Amino acid sequence: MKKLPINISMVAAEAGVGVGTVSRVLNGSEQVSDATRERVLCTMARLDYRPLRSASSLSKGRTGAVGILVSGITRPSVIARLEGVIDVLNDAGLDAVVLNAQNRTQLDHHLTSLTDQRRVDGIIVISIGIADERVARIKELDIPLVLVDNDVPNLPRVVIDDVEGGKIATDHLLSLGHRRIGFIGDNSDIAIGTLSSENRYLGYLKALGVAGIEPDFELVVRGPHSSNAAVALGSVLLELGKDRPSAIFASSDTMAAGVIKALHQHGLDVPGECAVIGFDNIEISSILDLSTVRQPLLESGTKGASMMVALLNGEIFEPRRVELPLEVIPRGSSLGNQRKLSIVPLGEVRGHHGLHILQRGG
Amino acid sequence: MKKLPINISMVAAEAGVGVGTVSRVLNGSEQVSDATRERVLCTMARLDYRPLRSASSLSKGRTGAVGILVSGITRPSVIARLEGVIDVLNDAGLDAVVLNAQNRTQLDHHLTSLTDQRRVDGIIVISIGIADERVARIKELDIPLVLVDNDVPNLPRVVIDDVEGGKIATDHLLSLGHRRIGFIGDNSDIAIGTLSSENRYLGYLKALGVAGIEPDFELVVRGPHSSNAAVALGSVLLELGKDRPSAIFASSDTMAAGVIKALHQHGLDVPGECAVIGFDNIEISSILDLSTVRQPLLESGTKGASMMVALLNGEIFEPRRVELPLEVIPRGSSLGNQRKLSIVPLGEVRGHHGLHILQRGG
DNA sequence: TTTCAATTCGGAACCGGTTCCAAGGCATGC
DNA sequence: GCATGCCTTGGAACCGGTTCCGAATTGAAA
Repeated sequence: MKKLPINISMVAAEAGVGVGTVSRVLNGSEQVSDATRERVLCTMARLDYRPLRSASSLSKGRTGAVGILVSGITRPSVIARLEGVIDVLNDAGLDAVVLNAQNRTQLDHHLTSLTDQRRVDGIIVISIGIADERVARIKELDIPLVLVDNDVPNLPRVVIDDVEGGKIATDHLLSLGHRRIGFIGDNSDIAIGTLSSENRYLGYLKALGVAGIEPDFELVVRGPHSSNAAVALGSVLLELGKDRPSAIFASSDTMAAGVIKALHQHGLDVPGECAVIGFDNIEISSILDLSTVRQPLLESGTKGASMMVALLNGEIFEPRRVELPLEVIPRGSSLGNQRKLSIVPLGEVRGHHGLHILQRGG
Repeated sequence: MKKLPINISMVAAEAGVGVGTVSRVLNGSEQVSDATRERVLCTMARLDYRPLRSASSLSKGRTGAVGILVSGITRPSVIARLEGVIDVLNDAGLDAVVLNAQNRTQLDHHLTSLTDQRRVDGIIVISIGIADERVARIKELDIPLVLVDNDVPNLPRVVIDDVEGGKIATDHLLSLGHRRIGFIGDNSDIAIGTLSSENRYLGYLKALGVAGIEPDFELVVRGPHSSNAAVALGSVLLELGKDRPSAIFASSDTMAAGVIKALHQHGLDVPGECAVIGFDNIEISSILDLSTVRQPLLESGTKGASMMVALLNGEIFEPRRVELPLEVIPRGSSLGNQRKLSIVPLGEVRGHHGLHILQRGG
């Protein structure tokens, strides 16, 4: 006794109405009398009717899905953004189709697949640089496109001012009296990322310039975007001996974590012998007591997804640029350890997180 | 001059063949002559034809999408699993539709939405406990279901032995001579998670029992699953004065990170005055030099997704359970700092990560 | 030349909702 | 009593691929 799938015409027949009426009930149309609506809803429940999404998609000409393209999904900053995007899309009743590209080949493949199979109504690209011809192709096909963390003109996008971010990070170190400040960044060009790191570097140079400090290019190193790579990169700076920097600006917290490890490995005190500031304010930053530049990661996702929802509803007609604010979060890695010794009061945590401590009775 | 969307019959007409033939070409059918296939492919390219996924879905009765249900997507262990799932699904040409549930209400809503709109061909649930009636419902509807990190009998699932994991973690501390060992876990019941933490706790008790140590329930605390909460939880144990533990097992690396911070705040040496071991081996573990129990997170995702792909292809007919291996990774937080002072050779990193150091010339 | 099978192909029916148009029912106004 | 208009409803046409059946073509065997 295999149950046959119920379709709309069975419901219509069973409820003694036309298929059009059932469809109108499904879509919450106003032009159905309350009595009829009630009867149809009852019948649907009784038959355990479940409408088929793809049939609806075909008729409506919309898939109800949005493609989200990310690269290196495990990066904390990417995830925070992704979370924001997914939450907004889910709330809007849209499917969040996530594609993870490890390299440029895969990126191209995913983009082609998204555009050429018409699987999604729109595309959100997170922290990835896209080739111009790809953008042109998507525009030509009239597929709404939103960029998160990539400042490409003439496209709807959510960005931060990376140059300014790099400047205020460096300014923070300068304000603490540092004059030899190192920079550790990632190779934006090698990966398929954006120019974030490079722009933060520009901000670093700018801050130095304003302060009247000649940049020492011996203090600038770049490598892959990972904590482990940053350990080695940090060591390069630290092994300069008496010429080593008194402070280091890492272009992301992930790399800053590696720098801190390198400092520990060299037996150097943070920030006594070398201060550190990162960028992003991800979860580990507070654990590592790492000074950083906060950017609203979650919000970049929610804003980007909201723009997409608006675009799909035809609410926005011209490209719009949203810039989110930045803020230096000073912590122990630059200020010193007066904070390290302060203990978070238990009561406070209990209040914020609903902490409860269970002591198992024997 | 708005381009009308091209459909299959236009291609057929233009190529001088029937729609059936075009469809066969699209699906790589064998029963098309090479000459005809070539002609059709040319026509498709010339017209820039892009088949509509939803039309195909409707005809084939399959959506080509898999729903992935996660909770707390930002947790590093969840992401690693998610990455594995997404990669395998993408490779198989399936859409990965990600749903993030923050609480039980949202979880129920997402599950209902997935099953009752027939949006996906199968559902993968990551690190979430699901109510029995939900599982029954999904089974009744014949929707393939795979669990990752949740050991529910009679369902295809990828798991680890959490009890054993808790035991080997505790054994590691015991082998180093520790006798007063604290346990810090999370409230699995309050969140919508699985029983992982609780089972690791059982392993902890088991190890103590085998070692002939009476468990001291004063050394057992639980709270929300976050680093910040773990700081406060750790403080509870550390403020026991002379009764404080000489070692702490935290049921996840995220919480272990908080414990280490608490130790620093109390000015206690790790592992001299208190050793720490965590669980998962996420990225920050190596940065923090944190001893841990490695579980194959990425692999749990790839295995689970592979099972789903097999199920959708009708290759597996009976529930199957895959258990992944565990392994203690001893690091500085339990062994001591003989490792801390060893510096990772630069050459090694260069070899593994393609590190290159760029010194900008002026 | 005829027979038979294999290969290739055309096209109608179909998947299951959506939408538009026509029509029925009912109340109101003159 | 009839015209008018609004609300509600039924159902055909349609969205664009897929699949199955029948037919045409080809080649080999008889």
